[in-house]
Amino acid sequence: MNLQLSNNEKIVHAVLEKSSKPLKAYSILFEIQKKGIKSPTQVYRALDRLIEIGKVHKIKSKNSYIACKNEKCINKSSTTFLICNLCEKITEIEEETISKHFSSICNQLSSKYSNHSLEIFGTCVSCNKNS
Amino acid sequence: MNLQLSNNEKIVHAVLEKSSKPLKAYSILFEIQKKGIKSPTQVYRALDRLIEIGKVHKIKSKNSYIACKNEKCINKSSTTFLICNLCEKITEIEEETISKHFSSICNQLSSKYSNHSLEIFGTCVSCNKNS
DNA sequence: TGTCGTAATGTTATATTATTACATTTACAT
DNA sequence: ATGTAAATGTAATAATATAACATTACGACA
Repeated sequence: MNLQLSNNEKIVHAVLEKSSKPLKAYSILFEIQKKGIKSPTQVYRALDRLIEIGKVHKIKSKNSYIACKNEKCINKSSTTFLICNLCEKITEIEEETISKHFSSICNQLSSKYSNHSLEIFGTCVSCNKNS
Repeated sequence: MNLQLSNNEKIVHAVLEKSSKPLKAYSILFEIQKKGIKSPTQVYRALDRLIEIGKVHKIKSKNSYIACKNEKCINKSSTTFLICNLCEKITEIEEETISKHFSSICNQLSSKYSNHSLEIFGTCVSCNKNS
């Protein structure tokens, strides 16, 4: 797979990397209008590609997007996130045992595991301290 | 919690119960326009309430909704689904050990588990047979 | 029986998220 | 310089969801 990023893809990825929170597509668009990107199509195109190559993940419960911190992320089609209810902080979890666990659940039901999307909600360390 | 359904809630719930596949909000709307429901607001209101009391779940990866088959469903805020990539069949999983597993993952990260949304994709028994 | 208050419903408009279709430009191999 | 594939640009619109406010239904109870 070609991992070279096009110009627009770099721009979108950079915005996501700088952000500590997941961003919505239209927030990204707003952010980068000064860079000449004018339409949602351009943003969604870049997002699609970035997701495809695993550099960005979508947080489905929020219709939002985050850059993957892990250079060697294996979570292309499968994603596992811990999401703080209070501060929105997202932690990506890469635990091989999780996929294995789900795979075995599938087996029990005579299904064949392919991939998953898991979003665990709770409160993070710092939010717990401050309350 | 009051579990009585209002008229509109009953209508929406009935449509979902009859369906073998998850339905989109606007498909539901289309279905029930003959019953006098005319606007998305009415559908979304009913869906919100039904979700709140656990009689309906949202499939986030599909922006779709299904009726919960289990009379005593415990999955109000947390949901776990097995989704067939081929036929779209949805199986709801109610495994207490799953929540416990996630709870322990949270503990390891000093977070406090609250609830989760898990969608496992794969191919179901019958689709496996037919291929 | 009236009337008060609340829950449910109805209505219109609009916000938000995402895609389609097609035109133009860029980059690069030959 | 020219063909061609990838990338980008542009306009329109589809699909999903919510906000704001008006009206109606209905039970409690004076």
